[in-house]
Amino acid sequence: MLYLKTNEPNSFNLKPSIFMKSQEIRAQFLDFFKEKSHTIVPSAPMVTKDDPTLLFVNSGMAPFKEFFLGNGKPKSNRLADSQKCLRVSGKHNDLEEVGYDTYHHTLFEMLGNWSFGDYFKKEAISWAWELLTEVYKIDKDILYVSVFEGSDDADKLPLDQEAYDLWKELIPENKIVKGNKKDNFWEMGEQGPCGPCSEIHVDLRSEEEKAKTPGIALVNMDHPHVVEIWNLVFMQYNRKANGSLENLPHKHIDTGMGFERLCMALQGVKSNYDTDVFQPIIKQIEKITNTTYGANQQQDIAIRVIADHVRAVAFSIADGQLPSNTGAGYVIRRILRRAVRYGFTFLDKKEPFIYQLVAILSEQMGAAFPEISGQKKLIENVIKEEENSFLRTLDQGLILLDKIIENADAKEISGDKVFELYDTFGFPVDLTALILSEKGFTLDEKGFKDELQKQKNRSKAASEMSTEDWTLLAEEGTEEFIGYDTLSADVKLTRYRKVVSKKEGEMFQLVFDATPFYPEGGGQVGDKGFFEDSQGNQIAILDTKKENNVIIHFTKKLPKEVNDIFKATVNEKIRENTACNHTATHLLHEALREVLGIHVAQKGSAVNANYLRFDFSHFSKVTAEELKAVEAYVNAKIAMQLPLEESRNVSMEKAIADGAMALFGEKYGDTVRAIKFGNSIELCGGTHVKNTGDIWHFKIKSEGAVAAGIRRIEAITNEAVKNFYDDNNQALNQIKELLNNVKAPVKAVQKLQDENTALQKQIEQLLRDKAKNVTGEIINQLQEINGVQFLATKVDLDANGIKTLAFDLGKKHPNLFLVFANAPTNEKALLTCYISKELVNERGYDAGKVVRELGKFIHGGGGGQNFFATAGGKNPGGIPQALENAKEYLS
RNA sequence: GGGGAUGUAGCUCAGUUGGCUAGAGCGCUUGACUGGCAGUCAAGAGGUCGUGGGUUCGAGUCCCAUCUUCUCCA
Repeated sequence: MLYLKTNEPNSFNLKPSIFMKSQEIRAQFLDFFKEKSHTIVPSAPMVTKDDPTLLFVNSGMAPFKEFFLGNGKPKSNRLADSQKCLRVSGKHNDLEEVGYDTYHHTLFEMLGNWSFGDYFKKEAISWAWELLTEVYKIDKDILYVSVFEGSDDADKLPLDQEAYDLWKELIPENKIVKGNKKDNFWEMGEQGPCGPCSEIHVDLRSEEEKAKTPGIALVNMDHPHVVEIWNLVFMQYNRKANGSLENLPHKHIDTGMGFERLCMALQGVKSNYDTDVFQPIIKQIEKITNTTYGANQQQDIAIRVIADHVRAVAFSIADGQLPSNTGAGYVIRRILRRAVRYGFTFLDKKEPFIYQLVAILSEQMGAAFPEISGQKKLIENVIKEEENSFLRTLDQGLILLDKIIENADAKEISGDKVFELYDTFGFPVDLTALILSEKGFTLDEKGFKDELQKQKNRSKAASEMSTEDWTLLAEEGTEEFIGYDTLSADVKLTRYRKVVSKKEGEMFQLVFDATPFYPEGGGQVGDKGFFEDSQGNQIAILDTKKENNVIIHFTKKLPKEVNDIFKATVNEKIRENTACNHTATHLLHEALREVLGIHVAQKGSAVNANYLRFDFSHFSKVTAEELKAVEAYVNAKIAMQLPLEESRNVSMEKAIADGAMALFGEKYGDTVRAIKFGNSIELCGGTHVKNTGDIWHFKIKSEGAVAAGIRRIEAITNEAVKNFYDDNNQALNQIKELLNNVKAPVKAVQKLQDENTALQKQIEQLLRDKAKNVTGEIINQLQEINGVQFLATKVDLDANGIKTLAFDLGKKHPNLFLVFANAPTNEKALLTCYISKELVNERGYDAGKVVRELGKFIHGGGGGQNFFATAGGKNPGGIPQALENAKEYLS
């Protein structure tokens, strides 16, 4: 693996007078494009919500995908931003490699300027050049650019002459590289907008190195100091489903400049980690772990890993994505655990410490990203708890590994053992390898990889899904949501496709020109219902979801005539109950802030027809009194019969000024919908009741923790409350009835319980006494045959009693050979045989054999150990015979 | 979404192919020794074996369902 010394003195020709702080660099970028009439937008949340193909925003354009796909319009056709991105997989971004070099990251910022059908190559190129050379004052001599060379394949694309000619005006031709399709043609996916791109590279090497190899030879060669800093994408084609290209009616610009790399170039350092983006964090790591960055190669890697990962984890928690065991949350957990692991092994930190870096991060990034500074305490708590839990996992794993080593019969530990340790107990395999090698063992790497592959195949097979192409029926227009005003409408089908998954089987996804169906979002479930063709045939709509800003209806079949006009109708009952729960959620949010304090912020919510769930930040258990107060507050608001005041399409600024709460991690459009009930104002796309009176009543069912500093309340409203009280009431009435309608059922039950324990003790005592009596009788009946104390008799005890009796006798008398029989019912008979151990050992008696053979008389079978065995059967009439024959076994 | 593991005394855990009357350590209670404490010894209390079904003469153990917690993969 490539390793670079990162502390070399600055040795390349940047003007040293201009040391620019990263914050200034970011600000200048945005200011520059603001002057060029761009609207500056904040970074979208990193966690994606309505794109099933993507867990995290992984490039600057991801949040704008819907605009490029034509599913919506941006508020301005010129935008600029700094977008936080997260990459943990892909060819050049394997999580396991971050930290080993000086320029790959999980979280990074992408500076971008955007044109949606507005300016094109000329402006994009000249502005990029102007910003780099005149504002940032990068020496023109160390810059190189690339243009698309064209392709000979099926696409038959020409050289991007337009871009070449534009660059020729700005830079000598010997600094323009012609790049192939892999480097210089950008596609969003299998289908959709795409086009050639032009990259700007910067050569940061020393003069000696430059003298040895010309920079142009190193462009796109993965050299750590000849790096691409900016990619200008010219979207001019549309890739169709059949693979062919067509010209786009409107051409777009999509650019992305790696912020950390830019800082490296401008600050005259040779590693992203030496910029002021990372240095404060690294300093703090040095302080906490008592190490020095640059002194030891392995420790340097660990420090870079931690510095990088804490940013990724903190930002995603700030965006509402907590570490968890599935989906995006699991990615975050893995990142954090990797950091803990490096700290554990190479920096010798056996207790939580990464959370202590959040303060520095917040100080440094808080101005540009208020979601970090605003939630500092929460982020610290969550990280600390997660660190603790992983350290516990490591502790357990160490114990298990010790056991494996102890029981090892060879110097190589098998792959499946190591895999079990990893898969079931979460113990990292690299740590296993390290410990094994320290103790002189090796591990079967191939066996481990095979097991891992098997597991991957299993998962893949289970989640396999095939998606067919869309069948388009009408020109694509924006699908309108009309479900705020109506639950039923005449609609036309605009496109549909078939999806097949293992779990759901064959399903169809339908898109209409307009729809009253609410798509899952904002915690609220998607509507269910049906649509009906002109012949009156109905097809059920099972769910509604949003994907890249398109509302998709899920059905099991297609209509006979797809071009018909359909009547789409939402299930009213479900929608009403859901609306009650959604409005109640808003009131609950308000009540919590009122009762617990304004630190309470929504961290998640789920609203469906049956109940509502609300997660929020709060650092201690909500007491019973507080819950009561919250419930009372919400019910007071319901009693006040507050009307819904809805404002659609208000500007974000106005809504905030009116007191609406915006949530971290939520992506808002340019105009928003504000929902007001009394003092509760929230930005919300969900469906609500017309008046809080419709909710009828609100009842909290449970309160608990979901993570460090995050609590969860589950509650019900309306009919569910009635049912809840009805059920409780019925149960209570039944209890009362059973107790002959006592006035104080609780006391009565308490008394019953006390009596029950007392009675149980009495029974035990009686049984003991009875057994004692029986014991006495039995001792008298023992006959001595051949030195064996023998008895075969029927006793009036249950199976347990007989067992106790036999063992009691066994303790007091030697040389016993006992066969007991009893008949608990008319259809059941039981034989028990007890033989003292000394007899078993000396004479080879076998109680199991005795009961098996005697069992035949009672039409049954059994077994046990050689000194105690039981058999059961269906024929109590055979008991006397069985007892008579018992003697036979004494010989 | 798929797989693996886990649930037994207040806590940490044992419990073989179903079969000694469910155990150990720590903790708790009581008593003894010591001038008192620490300590040692002795006795004792404490268990719906996650829940609900099933198979069996017999289930902590096997089967099915379900829940909790942990963990890996997608």
